[in-house]
Amino acid sequence: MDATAPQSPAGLRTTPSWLLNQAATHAGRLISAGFAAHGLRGYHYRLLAALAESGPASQADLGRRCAIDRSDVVAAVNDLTGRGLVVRAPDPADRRRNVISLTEAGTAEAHRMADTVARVQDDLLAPLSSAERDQLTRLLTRLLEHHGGH
Amino acid sequence: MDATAPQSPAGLRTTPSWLLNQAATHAGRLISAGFAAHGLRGYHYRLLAALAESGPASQADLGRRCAIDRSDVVAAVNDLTGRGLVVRAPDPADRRRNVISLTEAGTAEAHRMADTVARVQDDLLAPLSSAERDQLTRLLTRLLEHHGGH
DNA sequence: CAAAAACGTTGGCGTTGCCAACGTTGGTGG
DNA sequence: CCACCAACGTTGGCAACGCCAACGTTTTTG
Repeated sequence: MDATAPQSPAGLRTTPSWLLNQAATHAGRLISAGFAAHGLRGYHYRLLAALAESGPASQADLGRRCAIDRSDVVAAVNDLTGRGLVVRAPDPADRRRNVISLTEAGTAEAHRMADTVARVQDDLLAPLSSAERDQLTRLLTRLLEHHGGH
Repeated sequence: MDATAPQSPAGLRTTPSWLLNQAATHAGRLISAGFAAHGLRGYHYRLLAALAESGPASQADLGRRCAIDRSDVVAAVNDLTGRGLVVRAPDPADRRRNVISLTEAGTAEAHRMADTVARVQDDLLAPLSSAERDQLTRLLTRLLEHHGGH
């Protein structure tokens, strides 16, 4: 036993924003570890997932949907094109835009990463029952919808 | 109406780790905005809160309790001493250690920041009933306790 | 047709979370 | 007692995210 074990201050331990921060940090560690096997990071997955779900899109559109700044989309798309997962082509209908499309390899990688993400969710939510997982999801969703739900 | 409004990909929108990340990011924005009025940041508050709650402690202890890396504690304590909120003194009982103590100004600032944090919680949890706030807190606490409970 | 807006791009900044290395000090086993 | 290992504070560095300002180009608005 270790009666002098360091404890988080109660003032933090019971603060929702602290709990959210810690839980998200932990989830981030799991996600990062999962993505490391793919040699990609969070930004890359968000973009691949958006493209897999809704088809080709402009960089600005992707940025809005994935909550990634325009400038960061540029870099992430550069990475993805470099890996042959995505193609960047000028939009003939609007020459300000680039149209980003998944390649076949990109589609496959998007699926593989989605599997990884699903496994991580199971890890993360292991201590919660199915009903509790739904509850957590609902509470967080309502929180986000309330705050400038986008 | 805006039928073409950009939507987060469903693959993200329904993923708990994504929801956690977004909620924590939002909470972080609110917290940062609140702390900006004090001219301090998250690390500083964690340390002040731990000191206010449990009294003087070594830097290593603070780091463990606040989940801050030793090297980051050094910098944050430097900032706090520079502002006269904290005092760093060698521990006569163990000359490896520094004992960090709150000054009077530090105690007062810790209280003020705690008030700020409390206000932010109300903002953050506005859409949830009291029972729902407890539920969210319990779910997150269980999640954290399960994963290397600390 | 002029002004405003959107787009992609470059370059930069700050916070948070890490890790490696070093010298110093304390504890432990031989 | 002494050699070894652990803990501490410190420096310096790195990666991921999130964000912002500015610029030139193109499109849309008034």
